[in-house]
Amino acid sequence: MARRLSVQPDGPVRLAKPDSLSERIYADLRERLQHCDIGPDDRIVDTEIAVAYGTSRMPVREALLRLANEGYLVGTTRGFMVPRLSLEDIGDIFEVRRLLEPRAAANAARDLDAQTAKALKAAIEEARAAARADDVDRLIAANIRFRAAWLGAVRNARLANTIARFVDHVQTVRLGTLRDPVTRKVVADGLEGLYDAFVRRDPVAAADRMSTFMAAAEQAFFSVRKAELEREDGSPPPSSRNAALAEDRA
Amino acid sequence: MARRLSVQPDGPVRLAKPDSLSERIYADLRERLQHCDIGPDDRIVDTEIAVAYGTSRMPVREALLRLANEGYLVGTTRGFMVPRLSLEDIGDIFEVRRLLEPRAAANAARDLDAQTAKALKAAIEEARAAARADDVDRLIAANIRFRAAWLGAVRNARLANTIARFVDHVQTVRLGTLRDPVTRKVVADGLEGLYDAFVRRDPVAAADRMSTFMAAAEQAFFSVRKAELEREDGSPPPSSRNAALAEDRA
DNA sequence: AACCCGAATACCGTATACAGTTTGAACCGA
DNA sequence: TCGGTTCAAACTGTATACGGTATTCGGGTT
Repeated sequence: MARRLSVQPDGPVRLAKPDSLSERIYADLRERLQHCDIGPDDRIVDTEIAVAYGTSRMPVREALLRLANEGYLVGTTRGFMVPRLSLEDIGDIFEVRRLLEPRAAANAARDLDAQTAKALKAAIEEARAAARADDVDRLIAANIRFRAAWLGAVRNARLANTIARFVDHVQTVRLGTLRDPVTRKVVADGLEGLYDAFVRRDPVAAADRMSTFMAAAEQAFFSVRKAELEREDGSPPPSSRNAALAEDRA
Repeated sequence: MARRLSVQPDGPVRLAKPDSLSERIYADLRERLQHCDIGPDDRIVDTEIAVAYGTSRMPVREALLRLANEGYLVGTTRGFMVPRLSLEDIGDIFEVRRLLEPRAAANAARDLDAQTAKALKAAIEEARAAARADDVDRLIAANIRFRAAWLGAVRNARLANTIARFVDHVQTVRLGTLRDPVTRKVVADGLEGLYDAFVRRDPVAAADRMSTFMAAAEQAFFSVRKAELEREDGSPPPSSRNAALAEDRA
């Protein structure tokens, strides 16, 4: 129970004092990354951000290192950047998401409480309104809220956090996907189907719909990113960040 | 290919200069955590480690924060500790592992190259030797090598790293499990079965055997940890660190 | 005009310093 | 002997400082 409560508010791990400067800056930057307020073309340098927050480099540096460690940023020799995802990256991320999210959705459907149901309802209504208004930014925000809501019902915090992180990583591309009206329809339908399964507390349906939604999303992300890359035709960035993101274990 | 190469050596993300002090200290501490050289009873304080390495607090602090962020450590008000896993924690970790590892093993079996096969062979022979000699430490080391080897054949770096992290988290308990002769037999058999599937490059068998191995392992870990907790009878630590590890997303 | 080379610059990693806060313990009273 | 109070030590988080390195820009050469 204490666990559930602390899952609600926001960031991954509360490493130390929750109200420390590093924590606040981290949370702030992460939110901006989720909403694509910071894009792959912005150079991110600690000194710069430090003056913006009126602090020294250290807390900013800690926040940036943490974001880089979590895959939100990649470190270059000169500052940080939002990674430009290759098609392989997208495939990799979705391979993990396909494995995790259907099960997580089933768990959420099983354990859904009234409060979460309410949050889910608010999110889907916001999404509908945004769709009617053709407001992409608002649709993104509603999407984030919807996801946060159902992930909040997942009791397994490690599972939920892992999912959240990988979803965030493809967020950059999502902005592109939601510009396309067809994709927007796919997302809207997927959300409705999921919402239905959740409120009916039907784990099987939730898992199934998450699976199909997942497949559609991967397709959409993939083709949007492919078009983006082809528009840049040459091939300046596509492979560079691959090495930087490559990870390993002992 | 550049990707495969950089997957080989060791740590999660190369945030900056690969040979920086923070990196080295991080890698060093992580390895010691993997091998249970640092246990749940040790208090971990940056100043202390700093003098041991002959550096200032800063690089150590960065390494510790990173380990905490990855779940290897938990921050207390006074230094860091290795988390004492509750039974729920173990259940949570294995829920994720059950979802990811069978698929990853299948991929590894499909993509296995000669070099990895050799590493795998060396690891399993080491494990056999360790089992014959009843050398628990050596068996642990062989286990780690075996896992590192097959994970090295997983092309999807994000998948492989996620798995590696969660496996490491239950490492503390593994020391306890391998003390039990029955469990040792289970592990030995599981490893043999996996090895067989890998060298036959049979993805289906690899996935199946990983699934059954996973179930057996969870059972073993669970009962060992339960016995440990009951031996401590009262209930001083079991819930405390739960809150500290609780994570969330916005 | 293109290229190469060197100096200035920008940024990173680490060290040192300091203030705030928590912990543990000694000390005192019952 | 035990419980409460105060004080010192310990540890964290942030600031500032400094050396090293890589990048970039300007000047000189072919």
